[in-house]
Amino acid sequence: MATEQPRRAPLTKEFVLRTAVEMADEAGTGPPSMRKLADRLGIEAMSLYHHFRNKDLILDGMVDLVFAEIDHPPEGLGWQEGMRRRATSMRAALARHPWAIRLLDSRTSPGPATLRHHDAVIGCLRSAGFSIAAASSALSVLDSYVYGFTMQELSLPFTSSAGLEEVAGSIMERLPGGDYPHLAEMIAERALKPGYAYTEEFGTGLDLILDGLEARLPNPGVLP
Amino acid sequence: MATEQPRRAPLTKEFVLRTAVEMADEAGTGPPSMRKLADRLGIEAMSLYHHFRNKDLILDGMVDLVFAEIDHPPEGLGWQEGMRRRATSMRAALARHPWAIRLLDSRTSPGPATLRHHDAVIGCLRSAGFSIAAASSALSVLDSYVYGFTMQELSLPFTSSAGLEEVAGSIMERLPGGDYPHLAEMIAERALKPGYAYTEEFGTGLDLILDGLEARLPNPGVLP
DNA sequence: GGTACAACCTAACGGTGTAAGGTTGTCAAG
DNA sequence: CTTGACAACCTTACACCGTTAGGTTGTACC
Repeated sequence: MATEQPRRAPLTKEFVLRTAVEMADEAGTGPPSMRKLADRLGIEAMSLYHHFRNKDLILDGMVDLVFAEIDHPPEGLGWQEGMRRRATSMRAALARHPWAIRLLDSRTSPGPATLRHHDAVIGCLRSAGFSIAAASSALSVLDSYVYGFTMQELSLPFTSSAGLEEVAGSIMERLPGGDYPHLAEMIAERALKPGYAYTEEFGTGLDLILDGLEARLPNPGVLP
Repeated sequence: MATEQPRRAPLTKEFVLRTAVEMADEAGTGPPSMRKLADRLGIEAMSLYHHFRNKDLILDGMVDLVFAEIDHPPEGLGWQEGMRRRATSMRAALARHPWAIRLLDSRTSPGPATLRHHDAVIGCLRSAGFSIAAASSALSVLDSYVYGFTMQELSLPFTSSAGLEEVAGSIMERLPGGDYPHLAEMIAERALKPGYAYTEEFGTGLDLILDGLEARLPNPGVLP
């Protein structure tokens, strides 16, 4: 009766979450369902509830894994370079896991990696001379920009610049007569030009914001 | 056999979409299911497919209704004030319909109101003297900011400043020992101060971006 | 009077998250 | 060596979801 197969090592939350992230990355369709995730893990769907009270906690964990991928730049680079690297790394992490940005606005309890990241950002600003109020504003505008940019980038319906022409073309067709002339001009003269990549706009806007913040420091250019 | 009840006027797409938006606003849970929407309209779920090929088209329409709420400021205000009003109105529209921001990154075919809004924004920038490339960058950074800010604003787990204390308090508890000192300081010294409202940060960041764009104009301060 | 069509309905399928409760293997205390 | 607690996993079932396939019905035009 007792088939003595060596019991497989029990699952860990960590492993479940990594598998879920892996599956979300593969299928472009976002986080896996409980059944599909369980399948991949070799267990039944309901067994997942032994490790996580509900699916929201799995999603929370997945988001925190993405935040854990954000690099922490070395100290002593100056606050502008520090913030630039963090923002760039964050955009890259969100772009590697396109499903994550959709989850961000429904998560309410941040994980340790998320808290750590925010703490580091605030610390960087504070030690550059920003007051609490100023650091709070700076944090808001920087995070907003990174989130919003990534959102737009990922909602573009193409990846290659080959697919771009097709999509933009079909939009252009739908623009009736002379409506939306400025939009049409921008698509024709900019988006359809060979070599245009929206992602490259990221640095432009980021620099604009960083410069603006610098100008609002009590003593711009004084601290490292 | 033939019960001669006066046949109710047939539904229009317009009315279906307005009802869907209404229901999404009431229930905080996002767009209604096909069955619930049909229920409210007094028809069966499948009858909706006579008017819309699938649910995505309903979601597209709902998003476009939100964009239609964005005010078009009068001409001649100067490009900064024009952009400020559009951005402010857009944030307000997205905040009135918290479910909309979640839909934005999954829609790929923009409706007429959406196209009209983008066209107007580009037109405003172009006539202020921005080149196509500069207008494209400006559009990117402004939209990113508005989207990102709204996303953060709406993901805050409280609405009243009364609920804020509770939530922030429970977060503070979870911050173990001396981890996240900067984050703790900011919550204590800023978010928990009476009268703090995150929404008010919107103008600060917006002005920063608008000033930065002004400085990148060929002849800053020359055009109206 | 026939037929074409818009508007709506019925039944069903495969998918979802999860409540409720059962089984099994391991391990420490009596 | 037995007993019982417990972690890890399973079975069944429910209510919900979007959507396919194929009706039915009332009206309007030739």
